[in-house]
Amino acid sequence: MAHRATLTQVAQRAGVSIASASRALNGLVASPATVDKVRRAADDLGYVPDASARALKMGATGQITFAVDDIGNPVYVEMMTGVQEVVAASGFRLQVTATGGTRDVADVLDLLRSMRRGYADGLVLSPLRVTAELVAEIAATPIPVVVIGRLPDGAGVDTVMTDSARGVALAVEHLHAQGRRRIAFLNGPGDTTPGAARRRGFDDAVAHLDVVASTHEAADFTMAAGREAAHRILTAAGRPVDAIVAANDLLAIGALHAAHDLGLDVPGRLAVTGVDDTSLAEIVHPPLTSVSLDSRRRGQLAAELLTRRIEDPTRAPQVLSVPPLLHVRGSSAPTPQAGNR
Amino acid sequence: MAHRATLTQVAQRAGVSIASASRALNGLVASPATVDKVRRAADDLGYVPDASARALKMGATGQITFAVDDIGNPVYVEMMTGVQEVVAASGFRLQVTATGGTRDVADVLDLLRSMRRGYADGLVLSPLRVTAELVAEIAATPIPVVVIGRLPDGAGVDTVMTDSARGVALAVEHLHAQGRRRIAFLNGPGDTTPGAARRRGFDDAVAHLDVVASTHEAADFTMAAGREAAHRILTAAGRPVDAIVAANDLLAIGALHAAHDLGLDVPGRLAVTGVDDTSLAEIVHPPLTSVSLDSRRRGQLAAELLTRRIEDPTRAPQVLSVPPLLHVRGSSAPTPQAGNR
DNA sequence: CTGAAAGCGCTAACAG
DNA sequence: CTGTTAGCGCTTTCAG
Repeated sequence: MAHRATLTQVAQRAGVSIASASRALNGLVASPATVDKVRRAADDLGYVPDASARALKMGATGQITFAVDDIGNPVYVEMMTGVQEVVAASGFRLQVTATGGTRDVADVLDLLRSMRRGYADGLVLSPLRVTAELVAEIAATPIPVVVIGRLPDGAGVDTVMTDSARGVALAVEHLHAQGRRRIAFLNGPGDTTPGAARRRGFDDAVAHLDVVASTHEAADFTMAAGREAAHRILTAAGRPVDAIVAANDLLAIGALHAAHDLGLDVPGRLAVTGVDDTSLAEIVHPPLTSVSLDSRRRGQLAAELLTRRIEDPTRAPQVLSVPPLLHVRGSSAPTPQAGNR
Repeated sequence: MAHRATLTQVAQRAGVSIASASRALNGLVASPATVDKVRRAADDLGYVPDASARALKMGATGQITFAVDDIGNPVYVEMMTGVQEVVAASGFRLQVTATGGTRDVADVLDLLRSMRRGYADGLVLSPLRVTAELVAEIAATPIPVVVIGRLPDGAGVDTVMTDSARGVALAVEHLHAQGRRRIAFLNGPGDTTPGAARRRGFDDAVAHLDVVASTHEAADFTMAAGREAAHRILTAAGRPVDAIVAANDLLAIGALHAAHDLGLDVPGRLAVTGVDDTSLAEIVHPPLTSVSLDSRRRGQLAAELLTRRIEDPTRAPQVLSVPPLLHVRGSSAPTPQAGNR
């Protein structure tokens, strides 16, 4: 810990007015001699401009906030990477806030309200649940907000979405092509935005396919919840399923564990697919087939929308979309030695 | 996006002076009637105090920064959880900054310099590499800094450490007790603080044990680097190793993959252990034996040191330590069917 | 090119 | 209990 020098002290030491010192340091009009004196004084004193004072004066903080629900999910880490790349290039600092207490929607609302205090010049938000209250709160936020996810039509907010319904459909069609005919959908909470979209994708996909389909909900989008729900799916009475389509990688990995617990060979007896294509897909065994929603790209796009809107607050809100892409890996191989075990 | 009301406007609407408005809102002396009027006016206007103005006036931001090198590593996510718990309870907001560009030390130095601008009231830092420059920069930082890691003696900085050398020794002793006698140490970069400490732990442990030991360095503390280095270890000429002690979980999982690539049964032919006991340890198969360094606890302790120092900047610097704890899982089971395959 | 002065929004003496 | 006033550190007119 050390002390902080103020511009006044720098000016004094340089023997110029505080205004000249400011100009010299900011590269505005100033004679070379002044610039030199001031620079030297600033160096000597270890002067660094105060962020609060500057923010107060300028009405801008130079910071951008990225708010995530569950920082333990690699999806958000990837998004953050994308956001950071763009944001840093535009000269902003990125700060990350985890909203993910247990209070969920309430936490996000609190965050939005606190953003009104002017901590940052812009906000990237990826909410799990979208309520009317949330949309209203976004509208009432005095700084630009970009949402990664899906908002009601006409919300008038810059948005980056992805067609996760189509993504789930890709997984289903792939499994069908591999000969799977008894497919279970392992969803997270259906009242979340991704939960609803993915369910829709599953329903649509199985509607015009000759498969026996069922849908199940885990308590949340975590591995533990997925494992538990998958246990129920795999031990249910009747003919066993030969594929589980999970709504995200964490749930899928839970399913992989449940299969292992029950001695079911994957992919021999059961195929499993995830969504998000996180780094976890490659660390499990067998490697997980997963639908990439390109989180990093979504982060980049969101940050671009945000910086553009900060520059020009009047531009029309824009909605961008990133297409899903299926990555086939070992967990859904075409039943190599069918009926094994 | 909406507009922001100022205290002056609230005071005007309530028909009182700006000072009274401030007092009423902050719960200082004010007549009930005034409080009521001001509250109502503030609500009507959607008034929220401006963070920059308040920070400038008070000389404090109410924010705490947690700086991490690699936000993709679950260790830091857990630390963050711990920090957040304590920091929120003390009424601070937490902001996370990822320093982990490719420039490493330089990034951390930049961050420290930028902290001088007064973005936050305190900083929790977990640096991978500690240089004299870093220590100097910490000393020059005008806000309290707490380091999670290890600093040179007498650095005079609040620190939370863990005995990771002892942690590695625990792993080695465990493997020895299981009958493993040819043990390879899979380290990350040896010039990092954890790298150096863990290596020391390994060397000390094997010194008084009847084992054949070897040490290897991966390019960094990632799974990919671990896999690559483990490949080399496992395909080297001479008698094969029967255990790999990895310096963290990511490296250990890389080793697990390498073993799988080579068709080596774990734990039958090869035992593998990690360090950090992250959530990944339980998602891989076989589950990974790992030494817990209780990242969350370290985060909590660091945050406690920090809030205490913010309250009382004069207190003597303190060094806290969290003991390592071995979690035995499937990856190091006692050679169940020795000499299989 | 430079200095004096105003003021961003807020809190905290200080008088009344 | 309340209003007036002085700044926190900085940028930016506005005159010189």
